[in-house]
Amino acid sequence: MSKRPVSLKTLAQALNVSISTVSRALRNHPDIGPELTQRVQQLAQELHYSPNPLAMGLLKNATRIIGVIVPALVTHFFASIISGIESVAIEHGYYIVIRCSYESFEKEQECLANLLQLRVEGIIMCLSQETKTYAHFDPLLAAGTPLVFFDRVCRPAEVPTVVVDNQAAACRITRHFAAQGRRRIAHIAGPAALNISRERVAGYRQGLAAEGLDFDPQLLASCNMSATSATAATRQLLALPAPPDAIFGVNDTTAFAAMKEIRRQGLRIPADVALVGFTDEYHATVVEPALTSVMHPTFEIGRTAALLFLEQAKGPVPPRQVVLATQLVVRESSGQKP
Amino acid sequence: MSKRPVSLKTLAQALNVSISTVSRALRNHPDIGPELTQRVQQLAQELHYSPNPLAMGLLKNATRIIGVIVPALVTHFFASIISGIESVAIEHGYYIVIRCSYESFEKEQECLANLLQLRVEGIIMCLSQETKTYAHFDPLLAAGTPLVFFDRVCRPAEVPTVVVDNQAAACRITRHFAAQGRRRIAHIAGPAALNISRERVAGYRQGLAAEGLDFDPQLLASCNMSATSATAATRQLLALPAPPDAIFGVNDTTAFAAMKEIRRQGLRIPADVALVGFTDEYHATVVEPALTSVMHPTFEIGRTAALLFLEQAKGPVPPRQVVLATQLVVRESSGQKP
DNA sequence: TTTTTCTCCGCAAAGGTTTGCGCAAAGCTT
DNA sequence: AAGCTTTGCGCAAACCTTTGCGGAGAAAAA
Repeated sequence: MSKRPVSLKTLAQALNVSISTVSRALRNHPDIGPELTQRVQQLAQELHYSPNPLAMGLLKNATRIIGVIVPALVTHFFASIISGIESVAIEHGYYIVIRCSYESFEKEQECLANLLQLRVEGIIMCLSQETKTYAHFDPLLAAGTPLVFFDRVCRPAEVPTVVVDNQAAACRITRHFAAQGRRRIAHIAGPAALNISRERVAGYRQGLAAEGLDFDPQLLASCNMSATSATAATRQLLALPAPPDAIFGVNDTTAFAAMKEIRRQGLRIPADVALVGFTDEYHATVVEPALTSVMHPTFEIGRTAALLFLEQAKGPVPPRQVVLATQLVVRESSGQKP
Repeated sequence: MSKRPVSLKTLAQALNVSISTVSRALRNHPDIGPELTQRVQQLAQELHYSPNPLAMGLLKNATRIIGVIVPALVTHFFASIISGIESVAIEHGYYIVIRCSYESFEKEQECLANLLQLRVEGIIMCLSQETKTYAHFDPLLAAGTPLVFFDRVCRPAEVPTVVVDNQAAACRITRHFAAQGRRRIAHIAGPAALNISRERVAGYRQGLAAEGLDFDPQLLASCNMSATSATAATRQLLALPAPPDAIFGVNDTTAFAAMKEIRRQGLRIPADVALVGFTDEYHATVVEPALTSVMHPTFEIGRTAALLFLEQAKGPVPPRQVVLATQLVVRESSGQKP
């Protein structure tokens, strides 16, 4: 389509020397005389020569492209993580190609295959909600292709991961509720296949135990992390004979949905029901009442994942499991029980 | 680093035929006998052969990669647009590489140069806030490299663009305010270099005129679209001897900041000051009161931009200017004046 | 039987880059 | 002056793919 860009050949012909000489001159090879080196470099400047990454890729078997697969793009959480990945990638001369699995197992496999066809040097990804089997990563592992999981992970013995301290955070939330005088603390959990769901439930129960509160299965609702299913879960909780006086959602989307439903039923937050989210989407601060939430170091998660990729890309190293700390940001939605 | 993937050579050696024969067999060339064709294709299947895009790229001078530059990633608006671009790209066998200009002119140029080095087939982008000169696009135009602008645009005579009906929408907002009994309608505008800012101001003034209201320069504040500068602008407006009874922000971030500041000053929304945003970030529905805003067809903007790229990529065609319709979503924040 | 026509496949070049090796001319040593 | 080491550059292969052309063998025609 468009004209071919200037190549070594272009320069070589213009200067009446061989391609290899030009190549060497540009890399300041001692074999090339200083005068010629100078001339070559100057012409390269003038003609805005830049090495063809396709040719280099072919030669070195390295595209300098990282494939990134996220379950969703249009969320503060993933966008921010991608931003973190991008920043590290750029610093190290890598590009990132993003693909979205839309929380579908099938699409996740498609994306994976698709990116491998592109010959990405590795994959950084977050599992889809539907992903319950992990055999589709076998080929990568076998081929030694760098792979990094973040947030939702699997096969930690083989694949480096970066996650947050989900259980500790959930425990902290539960105890925070208790400290505010809440006794019937509910949790809207996510899909059980996801480590984040399981860990947060574990933290929830740990927190209950630490506060001497009994675990009531009725207070453990679950959803698929969509707003509608979270609304349904909230409705179910509020319809209980003994409804909860505190709810924490598996993420902020869930909490927002719960907030709407609670208000729709004419209940007050936090007077009647305290509420806490997870993931700290940007707008947690803007809702009324402001939402107490667990702040994820999203940008840092992205950066760390990218750094783990770089580690793997250098050579096979044992997979590291990085756990990043979260922070419970207390706002109005989890105020003292009157 | 990792082992080389299976190539035509691998297949050729395994089957003891030449590389060209394998290549032809895979593409069902009539020159190759049916029996051999069958054997080649079967082995290719078994070994999961897929053509090397680098080699193809070199040969065809086409990487099938689209470069995308956005001023920011971590917003509903841009994330959703990127999602739209990605969906079309995938459908047509393209990949997208995303770069972020962070609203900086300098970084915008870096990203551009960086993506061109990667030999992307074209660029889809949104101008940074700082971008006031447009000469850095000359090389692309000269080389015939496909280029598409969305939302914030320039050089519309030469470059295809996809924008929304900013002026009409701003006019609609202003008249909506008037219909709710507002008389002192303020606007917090964005940087004047941006078409979106100028068009929205024009719509604002058009709306005032249509309603027989005088334009008061004091009611036209401006900001750089950041929350802090929007807060300052709001403070300035509210400090006026005759403060506004309605404000519309150039986007939702601005409106959210205004909302906080208005409440901080003890004023009620919409009783004292009505408020309208622009861009309809997801959380507009979740704030209290829910924010009236102009809904952008973000996903569609992305899809359209990608389609315009495909048009250009096919061959040089005159640049089209696509204008997408927005929708004013009336919620509580712009209720009737008491 | 000889010539012609197919059928089926391989050679080689091109695209851009790096790099081991070879080779000529110049400078150096005795 | 003859042999030696440098110095400075080009050749060619490799990475992977497509494709025009040529060529060997077999089948068909004369």
